[in-house]
Amino acid sequence: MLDNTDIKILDELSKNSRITMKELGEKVHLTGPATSARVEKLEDSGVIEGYTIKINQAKLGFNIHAFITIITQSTNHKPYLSFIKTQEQYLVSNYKISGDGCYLLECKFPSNELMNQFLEELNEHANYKLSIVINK
Amino acid sequence: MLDNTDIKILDELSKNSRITMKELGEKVHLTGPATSARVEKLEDSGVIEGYTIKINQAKLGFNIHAFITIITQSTNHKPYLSFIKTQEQYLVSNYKISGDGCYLLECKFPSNELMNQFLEELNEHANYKLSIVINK
DNA sequence: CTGTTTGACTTTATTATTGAAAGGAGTTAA
DNA sequence: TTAACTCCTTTCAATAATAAAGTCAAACAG
Repeated sequence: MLDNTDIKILDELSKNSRITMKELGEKVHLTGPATSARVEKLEDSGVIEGYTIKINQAKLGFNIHAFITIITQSTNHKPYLSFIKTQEQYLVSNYKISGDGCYLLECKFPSNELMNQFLEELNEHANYKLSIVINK
Repeated sequence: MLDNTDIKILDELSKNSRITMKELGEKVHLTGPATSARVEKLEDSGVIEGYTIKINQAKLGFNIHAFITIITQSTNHKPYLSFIKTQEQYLVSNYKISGDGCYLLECKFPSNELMNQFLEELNEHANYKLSIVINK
């Protein structure tokens, strides 16, 4: 399905998705159009889901990076799920997990105050365990 | 520091980082060169850390998405840290955290067998708690 | 009040890239 | 052998990026 050239293309696009097809072609020993055709195939097959940027969230003021394990008491998760939908400004991701807890939230907060407020509102719907990221 | 136009630029680039500067300019009501200058400023200031792609890892065979909380018994973390450096093919991220555990690992595995093997080797250096992602 | 500087933008013109079309080489199957 | 297919290259027209010059308004010093 994917050969070494495709893997190399994915690798290079991961490092710099704004590279020109011509330049990417040079890295994988193909011409621009050939490279472009391969990239289009990777898009169509769904291997490449999209092109995006890495944003330094700390520079936008979101300095606190937290993982929150959610334990819902109730069997009805809807109140919890609709609550987190209202908190998209903080949420990076919400994962349903097996193991310890029901969900794992990855969040970024600009201050302890706003995190505290979030946690208080969260507590109306579920219990949680908080882990703060110190370093990556 | 950042005005609404910059925020809009970041938003559009997050959705599609391969958009042309001309097209991006139309979305924020600027010309191509003006947009390009703003993007360059965002790069220089470090707000934009890089351009990348979203890869569907499941299509590459990495179907198992796991979060692993690490609890090291020993105060010397070096053996653990050098072990995970050898496992980069599975590791998405390693976070040092406060709270429950010392580290949080985010990993992707192609099979239960390989995950099991990873966990057995991991267990030589640290205890862990495993959470498997069921849905995002 | 006037003149200067600065920053952010537009316009213009050159250069580079993209994308479409045509064609070649190698592989497979009837 | 021939036809169909895939994957690539070459060519060229359309488009975008980039550099340079010019415009405009705000801030500020004399």
